[in-house]
Amino acid sequence: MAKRDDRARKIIEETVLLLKEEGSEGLTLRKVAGRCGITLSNLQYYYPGKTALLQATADHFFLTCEEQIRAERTAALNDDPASSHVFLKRLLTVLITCEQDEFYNTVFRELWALAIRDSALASAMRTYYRRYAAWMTDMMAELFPKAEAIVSLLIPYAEGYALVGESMPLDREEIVSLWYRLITALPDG
Amino acid sequence: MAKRDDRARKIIEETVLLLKEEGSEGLTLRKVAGRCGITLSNLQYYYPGKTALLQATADHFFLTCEEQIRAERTAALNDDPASSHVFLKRLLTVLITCEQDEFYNTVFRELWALAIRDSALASAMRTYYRRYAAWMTDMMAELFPKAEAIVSLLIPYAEGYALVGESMPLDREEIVSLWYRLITALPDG
DNA sequence: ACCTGAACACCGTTCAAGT
DNA sequence: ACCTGAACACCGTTCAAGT
Repeated sequence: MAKRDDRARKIIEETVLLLKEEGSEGLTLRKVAGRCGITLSNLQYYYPGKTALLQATADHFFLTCEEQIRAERTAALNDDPASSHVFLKRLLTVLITCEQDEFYNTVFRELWALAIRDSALASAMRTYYRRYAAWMTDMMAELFPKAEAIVSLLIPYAEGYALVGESMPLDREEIVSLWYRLITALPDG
Repeated sequence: MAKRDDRARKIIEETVLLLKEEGSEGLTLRKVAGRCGITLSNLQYYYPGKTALLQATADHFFLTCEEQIRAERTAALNDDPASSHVFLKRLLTVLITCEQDEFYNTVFRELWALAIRDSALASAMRTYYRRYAAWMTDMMAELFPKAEAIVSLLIPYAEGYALVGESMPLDREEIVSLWYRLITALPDG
């Protein structure tokens, strides 16, 4: 069963790479099979249909992202009592300028595109974002009041900014400092 | 040339209807041609490639949307000096609950999916959002200070909320009133 | 200028057949 | 349990040929 797992993992790995290189339009079962050195029908044995492959790919990708975000958090926060505000500014910059690896951004957009027509994949995406929001709420609650409000504002904004942000009248720096002022002033509202 | 225009318009019309009925995955040049009662090759004569057809479809769709938003604005605002705050709450509700026709929401998501791999279509989308943001900035500037900030916050948030909003800890009503308080308190920041 | 039909190289899925 | 090859019905694009 080690072989089974190895081959299944290799298929996911090549799917992510192909998604990065050619996008959702270029993602083809034959290409994935070819890169893995196996037959199209053999790939179909491990993932019976394109939907099954996409869902498994999204699952793997989401896990990787969550690990990376956790690492960033521990790197930013220290014993300094002022580090929570440093971290907030850092978090805003990361979310809004999408300076997280460009690779992840690309794959995420492709997954969104695929999820529109693949309701099982869309459901997996919803589950991920719910988990992501819950984790970020816990993290923010240790540092700021109204963590649920902050998360409910920031996560959708970050996703929307990736789509239409460059068409907005204010530039990135202005928006980051605007959000910083909004969030630190939140308890007054 | 009236015939040329009629046929070109009919093709766009059927493309939008097919996009609504079957989504981007079901959008096929053969199907569009069939619904128009013409040949695949004849459709290719009017729109030389799928990209050309999609861009023309997006152009037409954006114009229709802009007209609808203008109509909503004039309907909400009147001589009552308090109507600007009524309008703000109404605008937030429309943007965040996506109560704009569900049909438009579907088509927009399909166009986003298609734009990811079609850079010419993506460019048309950017142009539309820039025009949309400029128009909304003018509109808000008559009623509130910091119109550019409001627009730079609201438009990306609305787009992102359509994607991930249902996975957030706060529900729609809480988010709408949160945004209302944030925007009316903006001048203080 | 407008329209056609045939051919091209792809695609995801199915399935009987092998080990 | 794992893997194969052939066939299926699609897809967008091209192009020589008609009016």
